[in-house]
Amino acid sequence: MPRPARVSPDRILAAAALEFAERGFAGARVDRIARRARVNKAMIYYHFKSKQTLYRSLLRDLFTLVGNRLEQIASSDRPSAEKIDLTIAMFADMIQQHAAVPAIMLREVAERGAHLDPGTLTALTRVPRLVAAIVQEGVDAGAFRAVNPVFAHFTLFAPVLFYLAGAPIRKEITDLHLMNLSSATPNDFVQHMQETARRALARDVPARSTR
Amino acid sequence: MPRPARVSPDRILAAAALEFAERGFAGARVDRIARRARVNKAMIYYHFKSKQTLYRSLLRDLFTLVGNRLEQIASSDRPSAEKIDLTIAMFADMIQQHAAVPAIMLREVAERGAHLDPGTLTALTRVPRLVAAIVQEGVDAGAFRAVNPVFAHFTLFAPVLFYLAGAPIRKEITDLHLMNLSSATPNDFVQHMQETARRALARDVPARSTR
DNA sequence: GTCTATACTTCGATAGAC
DNA sequence: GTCTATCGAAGTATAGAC
Repeated sequence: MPRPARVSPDRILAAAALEFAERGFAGARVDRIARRARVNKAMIYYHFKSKQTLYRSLLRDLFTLVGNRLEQIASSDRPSAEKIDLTIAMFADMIQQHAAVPAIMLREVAERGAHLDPGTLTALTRVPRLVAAIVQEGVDAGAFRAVNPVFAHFTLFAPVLFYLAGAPIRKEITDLHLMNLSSATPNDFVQHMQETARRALARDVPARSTR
Repeated sequence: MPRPARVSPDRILAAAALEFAERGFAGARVDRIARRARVNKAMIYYHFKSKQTLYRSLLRDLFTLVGNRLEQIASSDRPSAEKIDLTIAMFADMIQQHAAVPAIMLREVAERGAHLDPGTLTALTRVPRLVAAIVQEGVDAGAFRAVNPVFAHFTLFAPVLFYLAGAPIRKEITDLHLMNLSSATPNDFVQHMQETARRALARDVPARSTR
């Protein structure tokens, strides 16, 4: 097996992730991706058919990665509440490892999925499907209150995505002394979200003075 | 006062909101904005100096609008928990009225605030500042548990933004029969978020089996 | 204030040698 | 598999008449 064959495609994908995250699909420049990957621009068109094909390959790889890790958590035999904690932590960890993920996902939602083909959408859909399954399992077992599992998925993921993606803009606001938004660590926020999720999903009513 | 003078700039801003929301800053085409606003392209450069100036004017107007409505809520004499409910509902309503808002905000976060000048950032910062003030007030009054007010801001807003912005991509997933993500109404989600916020912020511990 | 015409630039993509 | 050179299409912005 000629092992080193994928060195070039892999470097291109890594460079593309950074470029697409920073500039979006329309703003990304194939020239820049080539420079960042230290390959010739023509090599990109040799390995991938077009800018769009490259983009789709990248997204499918990323979604598959998240889906695989989520599947491990979902199929484990831990209590539902713990699976939620693990899911939040996994997602935050994934973002630390692949810093390009949040920006790309934010952009793709804003783009209305314009660049996604059915194959990529299928890889993407595994994520809400698995999260919803974890939540539903907890509801069925009586551990969680009766929530819409899809709603729960958005409630858990969106803040993590948004908060971690927003670090640069928060830093700018902080540097301009408009407001101090940069004193907490990513891990602080993960813990906050785990606590929030626990309370939001818990079956028992929190306060009695609700009325 | 020559009142009708702003007809053209206003139409341009409205058209720009749609175009920037759909395509992002890099993907937006000044030609298309001109066509959508039914003005000549040169008029855009006459009223606004450049594509970037147009974009900034638009964002500043939008942020100011949200800030003003938020200020009304914050300065009212309602209980803190009710202010949170109103904030979530107001934000969702704002998005219904100005459908371009969520996509633009998602994109701008992903862009790391690349197109924002200090003036626009100042208008933007009013929003987290006011939300944090509402939360802090509730904490001080003993109505809320001791949460980081900035974290709370992200926990409340991000899901609404993300869910409403994600409607088109969810519809595509539903249409391809990959998963049914389109059965709920926006208002269902608002109520889910209000319930979630109430539980997440409530001072009393929900369950006793937390251990 | 409004329009036409166009200068200037950038970018995606390919041809073709090695 | 890798490189150089370049084509052709868009796109931002402006000049200048009305």
